[in-house]
Amino acid sequence: MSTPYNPETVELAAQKHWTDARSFEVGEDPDKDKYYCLTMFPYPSGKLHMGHVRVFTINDVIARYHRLQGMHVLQPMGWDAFGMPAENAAIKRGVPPAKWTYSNIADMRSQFKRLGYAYDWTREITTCKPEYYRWEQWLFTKMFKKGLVYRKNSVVNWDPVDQTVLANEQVIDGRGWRSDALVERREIPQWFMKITAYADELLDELDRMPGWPDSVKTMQRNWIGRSEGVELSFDVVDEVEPLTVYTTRPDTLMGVTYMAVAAEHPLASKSAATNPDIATFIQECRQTDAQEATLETMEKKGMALGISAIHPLTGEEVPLWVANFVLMSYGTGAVMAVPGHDARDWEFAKKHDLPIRQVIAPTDGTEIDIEEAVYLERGVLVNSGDYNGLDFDGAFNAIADHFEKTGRGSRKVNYRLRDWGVSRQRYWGTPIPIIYCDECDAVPVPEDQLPVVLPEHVEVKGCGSPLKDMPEFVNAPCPKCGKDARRETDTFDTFVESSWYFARYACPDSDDAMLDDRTKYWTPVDQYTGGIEHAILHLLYSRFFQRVMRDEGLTDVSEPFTNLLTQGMVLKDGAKMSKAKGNTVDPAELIEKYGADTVRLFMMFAAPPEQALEWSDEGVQGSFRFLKRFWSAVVGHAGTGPAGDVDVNVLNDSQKDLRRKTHQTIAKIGDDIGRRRSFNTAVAAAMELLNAINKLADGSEAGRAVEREALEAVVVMLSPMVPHICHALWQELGHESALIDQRWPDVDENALALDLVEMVVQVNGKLRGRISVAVDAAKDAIEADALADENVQRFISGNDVRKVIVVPGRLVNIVV
RNA sequence: GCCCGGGUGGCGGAAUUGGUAGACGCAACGGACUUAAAAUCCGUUAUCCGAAAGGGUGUGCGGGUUCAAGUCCCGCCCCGGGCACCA
Repeated sequence: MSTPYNPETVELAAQKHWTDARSFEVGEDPDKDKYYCLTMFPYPSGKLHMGHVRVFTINDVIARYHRLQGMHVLQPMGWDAFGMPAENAAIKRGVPPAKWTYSNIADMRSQFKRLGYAYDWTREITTCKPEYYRWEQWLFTKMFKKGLVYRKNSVVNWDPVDQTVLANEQVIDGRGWRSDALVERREIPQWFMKITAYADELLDELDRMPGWPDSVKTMQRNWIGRSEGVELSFDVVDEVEPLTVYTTRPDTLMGVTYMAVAAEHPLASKSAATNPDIATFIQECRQTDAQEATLETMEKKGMALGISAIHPLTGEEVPLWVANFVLMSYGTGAVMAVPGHDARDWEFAKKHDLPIRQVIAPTDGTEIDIEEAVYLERGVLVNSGDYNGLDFDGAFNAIADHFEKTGRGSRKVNYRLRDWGVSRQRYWGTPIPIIYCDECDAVPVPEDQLPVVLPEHVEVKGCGSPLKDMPEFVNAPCPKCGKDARRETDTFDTFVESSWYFARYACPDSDDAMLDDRTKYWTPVDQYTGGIEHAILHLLYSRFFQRVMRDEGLTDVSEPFTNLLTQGMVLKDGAKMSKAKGNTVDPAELIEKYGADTVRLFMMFAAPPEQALEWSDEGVQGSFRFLKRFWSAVVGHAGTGPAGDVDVNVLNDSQKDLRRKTHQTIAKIGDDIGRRRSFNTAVAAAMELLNAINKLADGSEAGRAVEREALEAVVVMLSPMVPHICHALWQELGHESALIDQRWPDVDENALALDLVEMVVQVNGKLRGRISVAVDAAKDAIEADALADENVQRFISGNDVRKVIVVPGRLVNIVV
């Protein structure tokens, strides 16, 4: 009587073995090939959700696969512990954010352990601990000295009722989430990091990153948005200061029929002083949140200011407007408008009855009607005086030269990428290490006074940071002159913590440097796995920080992540699982019912990793059923005693077939996991092989030997996905040493050899028959066989055979 | 609005470099076992016509390239992710 599959017993025993043997704790071993395999660390929300299970399982499969390939694998885990949810919980329940966070971490850690991930827990990082964040404070002060950080005004969402700054997420339909008040744009001084100083490097290196998906690289390229254009100035009637604008289409300059400035622009304020309608309009423009999507989709509004600018080429006067879609903080706060050749300008001109002038014509001479449709292509200049007949490049250069000669403008490379604003007006984050002194202005906290520790015992009320009300935190002597001064109470954007944690895992306990020599061994990360939603911000900030650390002499590595896998979301009923929708599935319940292996297997089998995964309770049961079949197949086989080695000379055809299938499957699963990251097809291949083993049911000595070889291969190959059951079955097969220390099986090329191959015969591309031919058959012989097929004959009779295409080993297409 | 993905049976998906559309699994149906149910095992299953052999249609929609298109090109529709303070 064989033992039935009991997931809990099997899983706890396997986990105990790994813990006792410290299987996943790794040191630096220069004789071995290292493989650093990392997932984006989680925010400790307190409860594990299916998205976590998916991403961590994907990464665990890759980590365990590389270990089977003989590599020295590091897979660490930690906590992105600062952030808004802790403050929200504090407001709601009165628990201090630190206490809430630490208790969540403890809960989640034990849930992760139950899933059997191969983590080196000795390297755990928690970003809200001073030992961690002191080093980003340190780096910030270094950047300050290099001029890589600076302070300037920038816009925030201001809730006028709660008197507080809101995150974009807290703005719902333009209103504050708690107060329901209309949100306003407000400018306040904030700290910025000069990511634009690295824009070219961040852009150029994308061309040399074959391990990243093209989609992510394209998104980052577009985000950086390098453009070559001309910055030029328009004089303004009765003003001393000219208006400076940037354009990537200087060839359309003769088509400028109006200009627009931001509501906050000094020229707009000047008009508002004498015109109450304009004052009202400007006030309205402020009544919107600070999101780009809002700006791009809202109704484009504007008003004429009654001021004119002078066209720099024609001397003609063009009217100046104030518009809600121009922002003061981007570029110069002013734009030139070419309604004939810019979609937004065209619509705006139509709406406000502004003139539209065609200055570009299609190269092929086609006539267009500029009043009917905007023309966006590059073409030939018309209605442009001396520049008529020039193409884009000719006009660009001629006009740029003209401005450079007259000193009225110059060629300029521009980026869509803006510097990174890191100030947050929140409590639960890393304190920005700055002291404000009336004499010395903003002074960075000296190295020997770091870290600036965030007080953990506080009461969070919901309007503004509690730090502001703590004199023991705020009051500090100026590090330069010693006079009474005040600490910065803003904290860092939590993206700062996640921009360097991957390097710190190499040396989490280093207390005299941000990174030490161990980083040289482990970095860069070989495989990074995380959500596609981080394709731009987190990944770009991390690439930036890696370079800042490099230039600080902390590492030689420029790119932090060699290979990137972006996984899709977990959906239920077609929508993202969320508490609000009430469509969540609790992993803990499923683990209790079926075990961790079943949950892991379903996650890997249900969809390819990059795609969204539709949750299915039935599918989970199917995975459980497969594991039961797998268990009884191996236990059943082992129960009939040991099997000998395969003797290839005594195998009959069906034994040879199973052996071929075994070695085909070893090759396929290795390729699926190692190269394609196609875990769903890897599982399917293992299922097919198990089906074939069960079908053979051959009790002879040779049959049992072939079955044993196949079963051992399946146990090893499925172990990255379902490590616990495989650990137990490996023992069941009589092995003394643990599965975790095994190697991936080798493919026996001889077993793959085949005498006959089936080919498909098409007539005019339609399937009409199948023929079986020798693998090394000549083309002529294949052709003759194909033409001889009875059904094929029916379709070609009475027609001339015009052409025959033979694709070796695949098909024959007869064209009649 | 802009940038990036996706759309294939009743469902999740497979088809790796333009070469047999639907692997593997779920569900459903039929059968075996059972007093019965569950579990397990065997079989059928894109769709339409046909007793069968076989044939027609079919990868979101409309066009195109090719001996051959789920795959490449052009134009649409719908769904998802990101848009700089959710992480």
